[in-house]
Amino acid sequence: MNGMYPKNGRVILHVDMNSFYASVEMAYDSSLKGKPLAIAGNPEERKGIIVTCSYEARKYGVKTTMPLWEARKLCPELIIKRPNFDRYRAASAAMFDILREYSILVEPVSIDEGYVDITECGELGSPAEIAGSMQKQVLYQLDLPCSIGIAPNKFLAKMASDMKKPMGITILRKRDVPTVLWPLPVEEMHGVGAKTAEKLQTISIATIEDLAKANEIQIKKLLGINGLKLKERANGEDRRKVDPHSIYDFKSIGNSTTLPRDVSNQHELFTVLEKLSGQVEARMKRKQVVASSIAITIRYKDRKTITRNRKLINPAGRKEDILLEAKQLFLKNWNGNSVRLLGITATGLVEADSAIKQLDLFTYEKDARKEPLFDTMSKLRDKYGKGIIDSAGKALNKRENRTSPDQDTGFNKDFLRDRKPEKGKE
DNA sequence: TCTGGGGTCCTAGGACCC
DNA sequence: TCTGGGGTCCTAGGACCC
Repeated sequence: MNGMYPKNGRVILHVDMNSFYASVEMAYDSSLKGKPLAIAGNPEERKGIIVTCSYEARKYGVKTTMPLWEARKLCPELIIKRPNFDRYRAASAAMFDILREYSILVEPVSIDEGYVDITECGELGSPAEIAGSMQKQVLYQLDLPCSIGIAPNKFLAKMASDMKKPMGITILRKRDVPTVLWPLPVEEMHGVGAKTAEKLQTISIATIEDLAKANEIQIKKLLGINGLKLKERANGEDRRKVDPHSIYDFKSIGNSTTLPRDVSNQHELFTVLEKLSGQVEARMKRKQVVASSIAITIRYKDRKTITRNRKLINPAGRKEDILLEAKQLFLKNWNGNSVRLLGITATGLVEADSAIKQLDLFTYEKDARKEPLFDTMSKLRDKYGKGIIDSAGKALNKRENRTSPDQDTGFNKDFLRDRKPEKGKE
């Protein structure tokens, strides 16, 4: 295990885009630059919360997840834009493409952040030089600011990228941990949220140092196995590898929506489920997967939320099959009260082609004597839909072949054409 | 007339099997 | 005959993150 790494350890970068959605909007419309800008949903549809805001808006106290009316009160001149996710995905893909020019070991963790292992990139310069060059390239080519953390592992790199914003570069060595990390309140640690901080308080753990020195038995009793992991991290230890493959191992695809008003009419709710099924189907088709389980989420008027999940006998990929299952789950579990939010999630995802092959074998074996293969194929078509059967035929058997981390919406080439200077690479 | 939508991982209990 | 224990699968919920 240890021999996999060079003697002097790894060099990991964490690249974190600064107020990403707001910055992308500013890159598109430079008249927005320097102004308090917030990206938020439509309050008419009860979705009026701040998703991201510019640093200028933050100066007024505007924060993520804040209701719009509250943000407006704090900053009357706040400019508000609806999110444009296609645009953000395109910018994200372009950003990760830049990172991959430095190292193939790029692991996106979300639309606006990722890790890069540059241990083997010595010929490109020192870690600080590489980070500086990356940061400049993202700024010049995409007009987007980012902060970068440099450290011997993922956790420290993540903590480091948080320390200087916007446009910071921070080196966090293992030996810096006691002076730089330990004085911080424990809830600033990645992985420690409100609930965990509350629990830790009961055993008088307030800072990262307290956690680093905590009694193992006690911490395990309080937080389970996760507590031991957190203690390790607080000591600056983290052996997780940068895995460029992890984005292809997505586990679920779900769509949910908060209704513009609370609804208790069953027919109306079924209409919502139908729309959600279509959205989930479309995304599953693009990723060429089928689901072995379907789950629904119901949030009631009082915000009490339940999820109900059922494993299917045969994997489903078609809208009709997803919808049928969702409706059944809904009818079985809905208490009749007004509903605020509905969601459908496909889980237990398997590649469509492999699922079909398995079913094909099974069906053929079982029914071989009774019906010709042609009928078997018709049944499969009926079960999975022509589109999936056809695409299965020419399916990219290996997900490795896919180039873009998120092909949900495809690549917006206009973005690059507008942004990339003529004298870029290639 | 507060509190979106997309995820991941972990835990815990019950069913079931040996 | 009165009571063990391990392992796996399934489901629901919670914590956390961006």
